[in-house]
Amino acid sequence: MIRLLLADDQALVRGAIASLLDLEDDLEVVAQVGRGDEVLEAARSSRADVALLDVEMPGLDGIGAARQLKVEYPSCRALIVTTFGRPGYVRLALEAGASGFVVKDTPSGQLADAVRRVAAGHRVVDPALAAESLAAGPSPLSARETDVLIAIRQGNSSGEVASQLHLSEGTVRNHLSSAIGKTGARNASEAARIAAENGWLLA
Amino acid sequence: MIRLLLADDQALVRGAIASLLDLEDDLEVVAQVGRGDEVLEAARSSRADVALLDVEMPGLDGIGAARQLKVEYPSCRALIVTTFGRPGYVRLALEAGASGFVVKDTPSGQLADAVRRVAAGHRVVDPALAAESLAAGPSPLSARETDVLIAIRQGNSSGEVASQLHLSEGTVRNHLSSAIGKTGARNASEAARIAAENGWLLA
DNA sequence: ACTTCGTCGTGACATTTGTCATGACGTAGA
DNA sequence: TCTACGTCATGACAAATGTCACGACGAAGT
Repeated sequence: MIRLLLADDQALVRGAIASLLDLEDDLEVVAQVGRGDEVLEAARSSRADVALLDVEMPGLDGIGAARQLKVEYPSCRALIVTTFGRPGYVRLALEAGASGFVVKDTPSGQLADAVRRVAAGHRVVDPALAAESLAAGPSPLSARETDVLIAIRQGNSSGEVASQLHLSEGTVRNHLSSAIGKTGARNASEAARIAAENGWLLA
Repeated sequence: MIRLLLADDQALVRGAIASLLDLEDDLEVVAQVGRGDEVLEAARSSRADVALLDVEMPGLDGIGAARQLKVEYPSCRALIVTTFGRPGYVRLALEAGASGFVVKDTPSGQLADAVRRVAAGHRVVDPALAAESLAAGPSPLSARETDVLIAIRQGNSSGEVASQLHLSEGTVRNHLSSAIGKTGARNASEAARIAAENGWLLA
């Protein structure tokens, strides 16, 4: 019997996936949480074998939760199940020690198989997504450029970003200019959008 | 027996919700589609009683699909089931003739009840969401301001927006300035973000 | 008929944003 | 040690953006 932990901030989706997987004879959902920072404790107390983690969650994102599990409770393997197939997410997830990566676009019948393969110690990654992730390469952005783009994405002006990060306005503009060049964007907000779509803006 | 149609672009979520609702004795999922523009035909050929519609879908959004159903096949009632509780969405959905509005945050056990109430001819709207939607009021943006913000949100510069909409650059800047004032934003991209969060930018 | 509103346009102006050159500092690798 | 890179900063300049005043047209309501 494979013991499962579900982590997704949308209760309805979480419950629905639970009922889907509970149909399988060899799978058993033993814990459900709605926040990333509750994953580790729940995995321990429920002795879960596999954790299905959404990326977007309050408290801690699913990739961070996978990293925690890998370090603190490695007997529970992490399978990322997310809406967005951002190329950067796949890379980050695998670097964080996740065993698999599945997008919510995949047919529902395949999820149980993915869980079984992960439980058996294999890696499961959507082939198309893996190729895209490999082709896209790692984030070209420096740490500061990433910070600045995250702040810009909230709708802040460059002056506001400067005071938030305790930088001069000129420095922010320099980082922005560099990020615009690297992303091939035409202005700051487009650069932030492109970076987000590539999964380069994980806090 | 209540006959259900599911429309959601994420196959995994769609299948999971199907397995959740199929557990109920009086509910039966008779059709599933992944695009908004396939809803009407599927509802007709499957003689569905209730359609569960996601808002974000390719082809046609769920609110547009609800409008189609209301006009072309009114015996099938529409229940919007979406990730985002944007205030404007609730208003638009009800104006389009939808019978209910549920966010994916709600506990999975309540979905079946919502479906039954809709099937019985009642309206179902999350009370907190209904209040928020009423308090927020309708969109203050004119049609053109909305067009401009939609184009801006893609990362276009005001010049590019002008040529896309066949307007002069000055006119675009005027519409933008007006939209910035109405949204309380500090620049164009923040205005676009605020408008989107309020559900004012449905194509 | 009059007013209001949205739409579209122009021109002028201040501010913001993007680019570039330049320099300093620290870290990491060759 | 030398080099490369990221970080932070300044100053100058061009381009884009935001604001304002003004006018014209048509649709809708009084």
